[in-house]
Formats: sequence, C-alpha cells, structure tokens
Amino acid sequence: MTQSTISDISRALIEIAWHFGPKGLNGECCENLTMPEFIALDKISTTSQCAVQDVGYSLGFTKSGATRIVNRLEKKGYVQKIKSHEDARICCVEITKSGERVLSSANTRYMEQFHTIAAKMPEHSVADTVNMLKAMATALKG
Amino acid sequence: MTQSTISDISRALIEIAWHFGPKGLNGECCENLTMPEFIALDKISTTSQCAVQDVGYSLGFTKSGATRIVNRLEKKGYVQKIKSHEDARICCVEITKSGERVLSSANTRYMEQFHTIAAKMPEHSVADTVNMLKAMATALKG
DNA sequence: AAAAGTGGTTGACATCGTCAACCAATAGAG
DNA sequence: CTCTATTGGTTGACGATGTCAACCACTTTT
Repeated sequence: MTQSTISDISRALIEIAWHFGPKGLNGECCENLTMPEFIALDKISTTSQCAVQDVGYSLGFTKSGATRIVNRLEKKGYVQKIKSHEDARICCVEITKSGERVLSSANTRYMEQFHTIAAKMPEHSVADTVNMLKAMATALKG
Repeated sequence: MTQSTISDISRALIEIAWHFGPKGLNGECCENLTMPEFIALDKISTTSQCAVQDVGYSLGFTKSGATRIVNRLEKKGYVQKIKSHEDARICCVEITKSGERVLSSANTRYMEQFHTIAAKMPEHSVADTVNMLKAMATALKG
C-alpha cells in the first residue's frame, strides 16, 4: 500500500482542475487576466446592476477580497464602478468595451485549449464530452 | 453582445476547475493539506527516489518553489528528506506513515465530492462519467 | 431621532511562489 | 589529476493575492 494511495478518479479530477485552474494555462487565462479575474469579469458581464459583493460571492471571497479584485479590474480598465441611484451605498460594477474584448479573447483561448484536448480523446465525441462537462457544471451549482 | 460573451463550455470548465481546484473544497483538500500539497504528496508517494525538483516539475513550479513546498510538507510531518547515497546532491523525498494517512483521507474526500456531483447527473452513468474524465486527464498529459 | 443593519474600503497581516544569488557535489576536458 | 562547467538544492528579497477586523457612509427599523 506504499504506492498509489490515491485513486484514478481523484487524479483525473485534479489533473483537469490543475490544468484549467489558476495555475494552468501559464497562470493566466488571457493576456493579463488571472483566473479569478476571468470569473469575476464574466460574472460582471452577465449581471446587471452587479454589486461588488456579488462578485465576491461568485468567487467565494470575502467582501474585502471582492473590493480588491474589482479594483484590480478597474485599474486595468476592464470595469467601471458607478454609484447606484436607488441606494447610494451600492457600487454597480459594469464591464467596459475593453473588458468585453479581453473576456471574449480569454474565452477563445479556453475553447482552443479544450478542442486540443478533445481531439486527443478518440473514444469520445466532442459533443458527448461537452454535454458531460455541462451536466457536471450544472450539478456543481445545484 | 453585452451579455454572455463567454461560452457554455468555457463556463463549465471553469466551474469544474474552480470547484475542484485550489480554492474549491474550502481551499483545502483535506485537513491541513492545500491542493498543491496534495499533488506534491501524491507525486512523492508514487515516485521512488523522488528528488525535490521532481515535485516541482509535476506542479510546474520552479526549483525554489519545490524546495518550499517540500519543506512545508516536512514541517507537517508528511514527508522526510534523505540524502541519496549515489549522489550526495540529491535529497530523496519520502512519504511518512502520517503522510500516507492524510493522502488517503484527502482522496476519500475527493471521491465523496465526486460522487455527490455524479449523483446529480441523471443523464449520465457514473461509469461513463469516470471514463470520460480519465480520458480527458490522459489527453492532458499526452 | 436613535439604533441596528448593510455595502464598501482600508491597514495590517499571512501565505505562497518567483527571481537571483549562492553553496555543495558531480561530471567532463585537458 | 586538476580546473571548469553543470546540476541539485537552499535562501533572502520581493510581488501578488486574499483574509480579518475596524471603519465610514448610507438605509432601514423601531
């Protein structure tokens, strides 16, 4: 029992998580966007009237962590903070044109990565693989 | 084009990578083991005469990063460094009993997580899912 | 109007990995 | 056999990133 204490399935999950995770893809998703920044930017782009804490929530960060990541994105010119008219405490975070561009570019990079991998899986069709991953992602949220 | 700039497949991959990655599972795989430590420990447990740099290589870390992570594991009592007899420059890193215990426990936790997810995927059998993930992991290495 | 709650920010801090310089040991060339 | 180049590993300084706790500003409750 000295060798191979962990199972294939754990190893596979880890491999995937590591490759597509914060450290994979050379530690950056696209240009100067880290993985958490990518997730944050996606959240912001798909949420109208996105409060700073909403960003933190989707990343599992504290609210101060949320402030920091939004500030970083703002400094890079990818988002803007605008005070809400309804409630002056809330900052609505909005994606800029530049942010949309970089988000779409990061997406492209992800897709390329995925297709490179998918091409190396002769036993599985790309469509099946995609379906399974989507199902898994859905299951993760539920 | 303001909404939803990134595709479902990217989103699914990110979801999975984030959940099973360094930040997922509450930021720790098991007890006081981080994700990179988990990977390192697995590498060490399956490699005989494991040099410090081998650990770094499997994580994509520099050699100084490798030293640091091995030291952390050593401080926690999960590995031991032993000078090689053949080449006195090399430290052979070996897993301890305590290390094996924690590795196996982390593995269990991973498996539980996976099965919870798999149970929520009615369209896909667990076996199919496992096969696909393994195929993907293999494709990643090749 | 006072008290309690909520959104956001900030300073101090811990963690973690890199870079570059370094030491020790080995291997190769003459 | 010695001198040099290479290799494995460590360390100090540093940058990046997230947390905690205290704080301010604005709202809501009483």
